[in-house]
Amino acid sequence: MTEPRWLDATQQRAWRAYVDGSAKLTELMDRDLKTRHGLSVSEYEILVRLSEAPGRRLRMAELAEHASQSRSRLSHTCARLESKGFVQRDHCPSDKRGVFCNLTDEGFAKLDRAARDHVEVVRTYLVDVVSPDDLAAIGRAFDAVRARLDRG
Amino acid sequence: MTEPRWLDATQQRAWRAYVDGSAKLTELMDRDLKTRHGLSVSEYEILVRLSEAPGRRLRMAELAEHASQSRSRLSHTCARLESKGFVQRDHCPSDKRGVFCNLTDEGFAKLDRAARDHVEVVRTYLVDVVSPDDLAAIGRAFDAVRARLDRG
DNA sequence: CGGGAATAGTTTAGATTTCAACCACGTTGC
DNA sequence: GCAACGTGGTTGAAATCTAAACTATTCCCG
Repeated sequence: MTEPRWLDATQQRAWRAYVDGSAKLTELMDRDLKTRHGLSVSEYEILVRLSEAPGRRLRMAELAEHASQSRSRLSHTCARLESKGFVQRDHCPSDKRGVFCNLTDEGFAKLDRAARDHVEVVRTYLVDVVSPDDLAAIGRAFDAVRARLDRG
Repeated sequence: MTEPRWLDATQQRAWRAYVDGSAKLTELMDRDLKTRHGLSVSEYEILVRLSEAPGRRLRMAELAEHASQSRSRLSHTCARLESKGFVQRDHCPSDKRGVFCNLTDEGFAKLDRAARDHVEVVRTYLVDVVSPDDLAAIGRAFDAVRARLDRG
């Protein structure tokens, strides 16, 4: 086995800062959304994606892709969101296997309230503490990561 | 209630790219570590932090902080890692409430093997697809996030 | 010293997530 | 047509994670 190409000290520090900082940031946002609105980050994410979709509806597979969740997980989570009245699923007429997930008015209202608080957290702990250039760099970087992931 | 300070289009794009890209990146790393080495990312993280600690041992509370996990979760995960022989817990003589978590030789060997593959993934999907400047920006940015989180 | 508050860690129960199996429908090719 | 395979989505059981309660010890302060 050949020696792996370890990261150099600079790369290592950056990687670690990211791993650590992003984990703690996500944890904070999760707790904040949960205590103030009773939503987990992944539930919130589902509502966001639906709210942006045309007609506020999306096929389950697309929603899974947009929300970065497995289909199985999405099924379970949507079942919960549905029982709370925030989404509503129905069959796709053109493909009888398919299911549309619709954001209800109640779900949209819930999202609207949650988003107002959430954006404040995103600002306070990320946007406002990072220079515009560095934020732009993050955007570029993770766009590149996504593009790379979309290939093999 | 006053109108929230929404993100502008540029900030929004950067934030979204990060949320999406980092979620998918973590998921990939988790699956990779799991299939190739039977370790989740959070188990891996625990082994990493222990390996870097003096004497390859850390108090549970410190380990929880370093690995960005709740104490409860750490207890459960360490129990599992202990049953697999990768760590070994014992009591702290100076503080009888305390517990040291030790990395075993077997755990170190496991980590060593996993890290060789893991670094390759980190390179392939992040370090190698991002410019050095952008990587440095990520480091700066998340250092700032950590610093902000450490205050209230 | 003694009692209350804080800290370290574990445990239990309940919620969520993963994994594999599964059903239903659609697509392809013969 | 129809058999084999692929896709869309759900389900149930097992693994993991969270939240709250609990034990044990230490700290603080009168």
